[in-house]
Amino acid sequence: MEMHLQIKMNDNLFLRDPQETELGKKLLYHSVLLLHDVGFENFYFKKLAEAADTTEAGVYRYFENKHRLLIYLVAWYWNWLDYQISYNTKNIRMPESKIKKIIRLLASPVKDDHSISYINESLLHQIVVEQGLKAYLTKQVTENNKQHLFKPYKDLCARIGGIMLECNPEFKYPRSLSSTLIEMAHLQKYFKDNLPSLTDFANSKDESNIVTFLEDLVFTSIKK
Amino acid sequence: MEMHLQIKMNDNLFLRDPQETELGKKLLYHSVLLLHDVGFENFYFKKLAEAADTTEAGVYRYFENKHRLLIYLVAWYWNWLDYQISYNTKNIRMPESKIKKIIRLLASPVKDDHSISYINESLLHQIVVEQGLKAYLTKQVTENNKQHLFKPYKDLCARIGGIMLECNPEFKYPRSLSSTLIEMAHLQKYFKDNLPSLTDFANSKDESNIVTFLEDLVFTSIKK
DNA sequence: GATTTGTGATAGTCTAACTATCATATTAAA
DNA sequence: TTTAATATGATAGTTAGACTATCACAAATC
Repeated sequence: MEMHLQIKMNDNLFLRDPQETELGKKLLYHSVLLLHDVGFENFYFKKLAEAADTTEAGVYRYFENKHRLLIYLVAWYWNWLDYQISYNTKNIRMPESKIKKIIRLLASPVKDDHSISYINESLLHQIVVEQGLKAYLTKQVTENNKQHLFKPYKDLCARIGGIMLECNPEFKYPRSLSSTLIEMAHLQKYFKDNLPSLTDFANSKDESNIVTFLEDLVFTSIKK
Repeated sequence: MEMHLQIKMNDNLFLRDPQETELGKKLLYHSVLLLHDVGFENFYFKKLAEAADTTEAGVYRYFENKHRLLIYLVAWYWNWLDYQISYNTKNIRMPESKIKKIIRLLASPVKDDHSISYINESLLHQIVVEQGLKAYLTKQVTENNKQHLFKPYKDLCARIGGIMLECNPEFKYPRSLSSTLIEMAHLQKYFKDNLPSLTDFANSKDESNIVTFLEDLVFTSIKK
């Protein structure tokens, strides 16, 4: 019996469920490639249609507009990462070790998970680093939030916050420190690659320094 | 003798210097109002032209496009804040107290500085909180950076990093902690107002909790 | 066999982004 | 005082991305 791992997505994110059809999966696949390649501002449904060998109207049957598609991909990523975290920390007892593992998952380059063929997780990770914030930083954020489009991010934040409280039940800022950790894992990586003087990692090759920085930041705060 | 305080801006940010002419100042003034009102995505040069009572072509004589204008305003804000910081910390000896002052300036609502009539600093602060990151998170970031468009941000980051080193010369991450502080002062405020479950400040009225959170974050890290 | 569903193909509207040109008023230089 | 440069207004026009509408057809489903 073949297993089909599929991430359950909020209905409001699409007009027609892209995970249900061949064309839909092809659209997701090429969305990731194209977004990664040209960036959100230069990403057009016409280009996507060409890449996926369909028509513009074909794309509009799945997604209302390109911003919704971005939110979809970002939400998909957070769902996927949440699963990766729960899978990779299942057998870890100490909450401190769990957090270390999470920091690594957040800040390190993603190893592709070939169980889902229509999403390149490694490229999607880079998309989230580079443009993920554009999913939230808009005037429609409240409206979108009411439709629960950001639930995967909030769930992840709550989960990590819960583990922080396991480390220290007295800690007063589990949610804020979690969102700080998540955003900074991405921003420090982005700065390191693009605006290195905003970091202390200008000359380092990999992300290990970012991991150390984040570990220091998180553990000194929790244990104060 | 009348004093004209003017912030020196990088030439690459504009086609014609808006601080030099009446129309230019009017454009800056209405850019801030309009951007704050409708957000970057719904901000068009045609709307701006109407607001400033000129034509679309008139706007294009000053700014290459709306993204450059956003970068201009964000850069202007960092320059202005840098001046505010240097002014407000001039008579403070202890580096710890300086940092506390800086955190307050970063995270608190801005009091309008009426010395410059064509920029509403309070609204501009909100624009930077809500859309400032869009100035950097683009595919042209490297190109823009080569033109030194982000220098004010980098200078501010270096200045705060320097004060952190005064607190503890052994501290290893002055730049990264500075950019973390700056970005988080803004993001925690944005989350508090728009996605409160990403913070621990859902029910607080003002920014005092954010200030306390940031102080804890920064000082426990520096002094470890 | 009838109906629903997914797709292709084509056509067309609307409007933001951007360029070009000419006239004119003001200011600065010669 | 004439000449030249500068800033603005007014108008017109191109391009292309965002989005809608319609019809035909194949496959799956009832």
